[in-house]
Amino acid sequence: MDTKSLIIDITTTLFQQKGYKGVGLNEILKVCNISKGSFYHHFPNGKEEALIACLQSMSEAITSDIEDIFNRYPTTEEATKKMIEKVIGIFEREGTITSCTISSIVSEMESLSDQVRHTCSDLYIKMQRIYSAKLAADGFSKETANSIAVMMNASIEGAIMLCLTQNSSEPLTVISNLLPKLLKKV
Amino acid sequence: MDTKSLIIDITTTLFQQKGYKGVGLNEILKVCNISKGSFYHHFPNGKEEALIACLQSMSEAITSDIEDIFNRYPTTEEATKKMIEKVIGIFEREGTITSCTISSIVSEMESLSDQVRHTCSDLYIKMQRIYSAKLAADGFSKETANSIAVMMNASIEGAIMLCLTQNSSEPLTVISNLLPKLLKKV
DNA sequence: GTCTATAAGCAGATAGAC
DNA sequence: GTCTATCTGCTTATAGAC
Repeated sequence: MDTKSLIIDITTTLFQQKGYKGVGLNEILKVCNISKGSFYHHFPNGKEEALIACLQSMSEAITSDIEDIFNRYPTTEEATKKMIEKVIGIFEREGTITSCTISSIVSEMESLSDQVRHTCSDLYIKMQRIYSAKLAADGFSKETANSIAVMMNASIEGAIMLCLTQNSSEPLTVISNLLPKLLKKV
Repeated sequence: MDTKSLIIDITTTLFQQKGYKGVGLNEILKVCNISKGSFYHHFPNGKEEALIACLQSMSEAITSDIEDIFNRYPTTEEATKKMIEKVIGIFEREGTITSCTISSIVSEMESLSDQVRHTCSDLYIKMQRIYSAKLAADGFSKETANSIAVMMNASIEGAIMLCLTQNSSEPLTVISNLLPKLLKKV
C-alpha cells in the first residue's frame, strides 16, 4: 500500500472520530509514522487537501456499503432494516459508529471551505438517490420517493448522533422499528 | 448584564457555529471585549468550564422554546409543525440554524470529557420527554410515545444537519410534511 | 473584578539535504 | 519520496499589578 493511501485511510478515521479541527497535523504524522516532508509531498495544500481526499474516501465507502445492501434485498423496508442492523453491529463490536457518518465534519462546516460543504452535500445526495430509486421500485411516485429518502437520511443521521451521545445503540433500534410506518402506502 | 452572562451568551453562539475546538480563547476575548484575566476569573478551569456553562444555556433555551410551543398547541402534530416552521423561519432570517442544535458539540464529543457527553445527553432526553408527554396526551401508549419521541428527535436533528450542508431549509420542510405519517394510530 | 505581561507548547507550513 | 530543522503565529494558561 502506498503512503498516500495510508495517510487517507488513517486520517479518515481520525477525522471521523475527532473532527477536522480536533486532529492536529502532528497527530496524523505520528499515527501514520511519517514525516512532515512526506505529508506535504502528497498533499501540497496541507491539511484541508487531505480532508477533501478523506471525505471522498468516506463517501465511497459509505455509498458502496449502502448500495451493496440495497442490491441484496428486494424492498426498501428489508434493505433499510438490514442496513441499520449492520450499523448496530459495528457499534456493538467497535464501541462507536463514527465510521458510519460524516457528521463530525458537517458540524464544523461553518468554518471550512465551500468545497468541503459541497463534498458533504454530494454524499448525502448520493445516499438519498439510492433510497429514492428503491422506493420508486417499490411503487412510490418519484416525488414521494424523494421525500421519504430525505426522511430516511435525516432520521438515520440523527439517530447516529443520538447513539454517540447516549453511548447506546437504542435510538437506531427505535427508528428501525418505526421506519416501516413511513413506508406504508396511504 | 454581568460579564459572566455576557461571556456565556456570546460564546454559546460561537461554539454552536464553529464547534469547541474551532473557537480559540482569543476569539472569545475579542468578541466579548474582555481580557484573559477577566475570563479566567469567571471560569477558573478555562475553556471547557465555559463550554459546560454554554451547553446548559443552550439546553435551557432550546427546551423552553419547545415547551412553549408544545403548551400552545393542542396536538403533537400541530405543535411539531409549528416548531419546525419556527426553525425554518430562523433559517430564512439568519441564513443558518446553528442556534437550534448542539450538533457541533456532539460531533466533537469523542475528544471531550464525559461531563460534556452527559450534558448533551441530558438535553436530548429533556426534548424527548416533552414530545413523549404530548404523545401520551394524544392517546399513545407510553412505550409507543417514547419511540415516536426518539424518532422525532432524530429526524429533526438529522434534518438540521442536512439543511446546514445543503444551505437550504428544504429537508426540514420535507420531514415536517412526513412526520404526520408517524403520528397516525395504526 | 479587570487589566497587562509573560510563558511554554503546539498549530500548520516551508526549505533544503539526502 | 522521505527526512530534519526551522519559522511564524496562535493556543491555553498563569502571575501579579491596579
